[in-house]
Amino acid sequence: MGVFWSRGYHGTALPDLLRATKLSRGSLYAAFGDKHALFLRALDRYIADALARMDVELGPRRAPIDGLRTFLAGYVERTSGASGRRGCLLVATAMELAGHDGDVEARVGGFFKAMEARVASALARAKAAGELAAGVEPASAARILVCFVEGLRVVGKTGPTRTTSQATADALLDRFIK
Amino acid sequence: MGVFWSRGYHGTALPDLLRATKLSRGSLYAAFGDKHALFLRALDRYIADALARMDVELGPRRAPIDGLRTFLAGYVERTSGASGRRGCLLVATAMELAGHDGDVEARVGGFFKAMEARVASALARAKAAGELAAGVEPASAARILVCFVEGLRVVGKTGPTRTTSQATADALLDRFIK
DNA sequence: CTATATCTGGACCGATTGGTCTAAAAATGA
DNA sequence: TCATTTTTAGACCAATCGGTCCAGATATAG
Repeated sequence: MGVFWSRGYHGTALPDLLRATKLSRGSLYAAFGDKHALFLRALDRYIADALARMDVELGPRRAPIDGLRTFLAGYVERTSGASGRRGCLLVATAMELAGHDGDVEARVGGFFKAMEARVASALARAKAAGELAAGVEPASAARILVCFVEGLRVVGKTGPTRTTSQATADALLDRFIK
Repeated sequence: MGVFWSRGYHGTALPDLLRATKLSRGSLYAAFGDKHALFLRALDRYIADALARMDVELGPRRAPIDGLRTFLAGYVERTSGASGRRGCLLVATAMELAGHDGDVEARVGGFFKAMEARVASALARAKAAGELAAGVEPASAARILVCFVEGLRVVGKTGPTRTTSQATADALLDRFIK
């Protein structure tokens, strides 16, 4: 997964995958069948990990605003410095393949929808608790936050500092809460 | 430019470039020297176009809020439907190459800085005119908007409708103005 | 220890990559 | 019209791509 992560699909050659998996050429093809299939597996795992993390951060056991704070803080962390320069498998894949590869497009689109749903539900809980500023609609605020964090991943490729990104994320969230 | 645009750097092969430029192999190498150099030229033009457009949209001759509205509307247009699926040369390049290619990284980083500066200056003018909501800091609001529009380009790869994106952008801007 | 099943490195394949070079065509100028 | 320069198409190159295949090493079983 890590190889695709930092080099992209086209940028990752078979020797890279062999080195990363410590598998022989034959075993790799026996196990996964295909570079494309292997990539899809990696992408699926990446998506599952991300959604699982969001389920913890934004789940019903946590106070919604707190959850959103740590959710954003996680993105800030992952988009700063070296981690930021490493990038994001999902965003890179979206830009590189989503337009030409149906399998990929479905997964990427599904991920954004799932992410938006989780954020929206946290915002809805916050609204129900009266913690949202006047006029904030959970559905559209969720779309805003999704765009924002994915944009963070993009600009994170040319390393802004962690404190700057954190301040930016805080400023955005402050626009939504009381 | 268009070829790199929709296929990325690694995804674009020499024959694609020959077809697109209507040049022979020899002439292309005589004129540009290198695939990498040609790509940098395309990227520079793309950046220059984008900044020129922003200079018009956000320039001092226009009312700042109006300018921001059309600026956002332009991004909404470009990230919806077929144009959205085509993607953005800059974002795709950032994800694909910024981590490994110093020339690219400098250009991409410079673009984000320049864009942020233009948005921030429009916001500052709006603030001076008393059109911003209380507590909105032009500098951090500009960073938010940059992340947002670049995020739009990412999620735009898996086509949300134009009206949805437009509503989302409006909702965000409404958080900043009085 | 032998027989069998599994796995492994790496030779090998045709296709394609980015890049060079040349012979002929086209354009130019006198 | 002829000589010179420029441009062209495409043959050609080594390297690398994703993918197949097999001989030998290794592990397992009896």
